[in-house]
Amino acid sequence: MVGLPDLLIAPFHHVREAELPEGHVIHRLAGAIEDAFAGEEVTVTSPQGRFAVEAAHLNGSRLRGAQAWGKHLLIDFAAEGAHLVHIHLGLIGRFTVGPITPVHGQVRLRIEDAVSSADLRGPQWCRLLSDEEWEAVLSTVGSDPIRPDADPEKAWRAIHRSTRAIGVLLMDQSITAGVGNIYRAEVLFRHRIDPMTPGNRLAHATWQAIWEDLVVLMRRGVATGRIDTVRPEHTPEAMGRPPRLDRHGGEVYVYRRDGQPCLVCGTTVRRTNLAGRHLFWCPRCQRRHR
DNA sequence: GTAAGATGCCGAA
DNA sequence: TCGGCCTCTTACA
Repeated sequence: MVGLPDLLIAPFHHVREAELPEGHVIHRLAGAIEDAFAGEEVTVTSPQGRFAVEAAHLNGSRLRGAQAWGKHLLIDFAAEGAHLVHIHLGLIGRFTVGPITPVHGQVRLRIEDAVSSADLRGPQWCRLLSDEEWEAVLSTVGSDPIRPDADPEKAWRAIHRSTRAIGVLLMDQSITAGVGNIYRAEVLFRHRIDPMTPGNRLAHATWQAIWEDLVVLMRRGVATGRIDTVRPEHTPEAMGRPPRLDRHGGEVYVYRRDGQPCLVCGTTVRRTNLAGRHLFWCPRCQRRHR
């Protein structure tokens, strides 16, 4: 493992920016929830009403902690019976943590104390689970490059025996957890891998390099709250080009850059649909099959 | 394997 | 005002 910065202790107290729900966002949220509420008795409500019974069960109990596994967020309350709130933001869910604000919009879940409030809107899932139910969910979650306890060899075994494309396998949350459409496209570009390469054609050393890169990139995302994947020589400053201005923010090689010239070779970046998602890649740079 | 649907928000019209 | 989306599930070929 090369030069892993110690980023998991970054300050998170306020997480308010519109963030992209890939794994790094969920880890940031877990950190923000812990910074704001861990160890405290909190008020739990469901202003929108769709989590009202569960919120009432938790209201006034102590928030023990929050953790992320891939794109899953788990908040642990010291309450009787089912006491784990399992949240998945899906595509459009938003969770904001910061100083107390008035409730606005469809707030499914609000956690608050005297100074902070956390509001969850539009989640794919927000449900109350027992320990056993959570264990069942966790058993389906793959290796998360952000977690220190992740096992990249477990992911490798699934990749190595699969004929599916590596561009699909990286997005399979039961194999690599937390990798989304941006990290998928970018890590394959950085290693010059053809996204259509079957998993069983990939060399073990290539997988190890991809994994170590995901660890670095995704932990950087946890620290900064954005996805930046370009190497120093390809930054806007180094290349004298304008910075990316869309709401995705970070500097990337291929994600949503279809029709524009590749930052490395100038070839037009392409887009296609792979397993129902847009895949972006440079057909010249990405020819490796091992 | 492909398509539609869920939900909040942004930015293109 | 409306389409697309950084995700995932369900239904069907």
